[in-house]
Amino acid sequence: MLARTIRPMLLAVASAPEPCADCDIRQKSVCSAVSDRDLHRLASITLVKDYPKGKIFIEEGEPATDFFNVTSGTVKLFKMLPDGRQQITGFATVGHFLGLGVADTYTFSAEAIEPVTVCRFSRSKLTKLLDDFPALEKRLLETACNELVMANNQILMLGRKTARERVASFLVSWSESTSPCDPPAARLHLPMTRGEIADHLGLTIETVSRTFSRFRAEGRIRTPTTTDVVLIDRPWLEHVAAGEG
Amino acid sequence: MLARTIRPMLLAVASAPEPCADCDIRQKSVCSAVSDRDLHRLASITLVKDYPKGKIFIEEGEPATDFFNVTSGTVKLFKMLPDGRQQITGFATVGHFLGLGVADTYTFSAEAIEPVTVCRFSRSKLTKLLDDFPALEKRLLETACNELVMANNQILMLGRKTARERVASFLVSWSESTSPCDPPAARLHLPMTRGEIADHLGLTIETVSRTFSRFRAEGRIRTPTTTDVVLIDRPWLEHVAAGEG
DNA sequence: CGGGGGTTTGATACTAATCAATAGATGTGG
DNA sequence: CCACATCTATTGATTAGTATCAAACCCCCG
Repeated sequence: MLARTIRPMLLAVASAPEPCADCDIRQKSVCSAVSDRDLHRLASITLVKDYPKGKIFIEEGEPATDFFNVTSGTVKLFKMLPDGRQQITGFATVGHFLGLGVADTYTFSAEAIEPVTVCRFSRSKLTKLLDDFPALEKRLLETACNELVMANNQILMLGRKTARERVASFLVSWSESTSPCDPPAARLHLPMTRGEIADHLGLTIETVSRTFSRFRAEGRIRTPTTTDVVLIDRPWLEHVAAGEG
Repeated sequence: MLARTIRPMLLAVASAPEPCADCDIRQKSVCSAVSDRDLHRLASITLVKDYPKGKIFIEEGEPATDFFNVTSGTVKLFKMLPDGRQQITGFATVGHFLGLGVADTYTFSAEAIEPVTVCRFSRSKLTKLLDDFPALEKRLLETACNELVMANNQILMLGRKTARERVASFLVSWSESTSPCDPPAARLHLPMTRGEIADHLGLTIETVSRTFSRFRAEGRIRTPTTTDVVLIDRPWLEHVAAGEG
C-alpha cells in the first residue's frame, strides 16, 4: 500500500523531474512556506531557467507576467532615467524572491551580473495558488516588509550619508548579506563592478574607487584582487556606516 | 425579527460607539477589505487617537506594539543618524497604513506635522485577526508592494536626480497623492515646512527655497502663500521630474 | 603579445552645502 | 489690536564635496 502510492510518484519524478522536491536552497526562500505534501503544486508552475552574465531578464515597463526566485548567482535590480542615468536599487542573491513591488508592469529591470539560475513562476498561477496556501502569502508579506526595511535604509543612505559612509555601509551590508555566519567572514567577493557599486550608492566610479583606495591607505580594508575585499577593521567600518565616523 | 436583531446593535453603538461602523474613510484604507459583517471584530481592537502637531507617536527602535491607520492630518515618517541628520522616507496622509516594514522594533519614527487622527491597532491582535481575514492579509500585501514601488522611486530620485528634478518630482507626486481627481487640482497645500521637504529630498532648506524661487521666476509655479503652491506648468514639471528636463 | 574592459589616479569644474544676514509669518501677552 | 518674540523662509557670499574630464595602469583573455 505504501509502496503502491510512492512508486508512481517516483516514476513521475524520473520522467519529469520535479524542480522543487530536491531543491537545496528551499529553506532559504519563500518556498519553505509550502509543505512537502503540497510541493508538487508549486513545482507544477515552476520553470528553472539559466541566464548568462549580462542577460536582462526583467525589463521595466514590460507586462509583469512572472515572479522569480534566484537559486544561484547575483542579479542587479535597477531603474533608469531616459538619459541613461542608472540607479541600482539592490543586488539579489540566492534565495531572493523577485516580483514584489510590481503592478501590472514591472517597475524595475533585472540583469544577471554573473551566470544566474532562477525559478520562474507564472504570476497569475502563483497568485491563484496563494488562496490555497495562506502560509505562503504570509511569507510573501513578511518578505515584502523586510524589503521595505531595506529600502528605507537605502533611502537614508542616499539622502543623508557621505561618500565614505555609503561605501562603508555597502561593504558592511554586502558582507552580512553574503556571509550567513556570525561573525561574518572578513573576506568578501564582489561580483559587481565599481560602476555598479557606484550606481547602487548614488556616486560615480571614480568616487567609489578613490574611497576604496583611501580605506586601503588607512588600513581598514585590503583588496587582494579587484573583486575581493578583506575587512580588516570591521568595527570601524560599522561605525562609519552608522554615521558616527 | 429584524428590529429585534438590530436594536441591540444600535444600543451597543450608543453605549460604546464602534469606531469602524460609520467610518467615512474606510473605503480609502485597508479596512475596506473587512466586510460589514465582520467589522465589529476590527472595531474591537481599534482605538481612535488624536495627536497634536509635533507629537512623535512612533519612535525608531521602540518595540513595535501597534499598527496605525491615518484618518486625518499628515504624518512624516523618518529615520535619523546619531548626529541629527534626518531623512524623511515619506509623508502619510488619510488612509495610509503605518507599520509595514517593521520587525520587532519600529525601523522608523512618525511625527504628526499637523493635528492628526489615527486608528491604533494592537499588532499582536491584528496579526491574529489576519488568520481569519485572508482578504485583509491580501490587502496588506498589496499595500506593502505599493510602498515598495514608491520606495524604489524615491531611491532613484535620491541616487540620481538633480535638485531641480527632485523638487519637481516632489511637487508632482504630492499633488497626485493629495488630489484624487484626474487631472489633479493645480493648487496644492503643503503642510510640511521647507526643512521637511529638504529632509525628504536629501537637500538643504536653502536649496529647496532657491529651487522654488527659480521655478517661480521661470513661471512654472506660483506661491500665493508659503504653504500653498499653484502648478502653472504641470507638463513641464512632469518632464523635469522624469529626468528629461 | 596585443587588445580591451575595468580600475586607479590626477586636474579641474560645478552643484549643492555651509555660513550669514534679512525678511516675512505666526503666535502671545499686554 | 498692536508690539514683541520666535520661528520659518528667502537671498547672498563663500566653501566643500563630489562629478567631470583626462590619462595611465592593470589584468584577463584571446
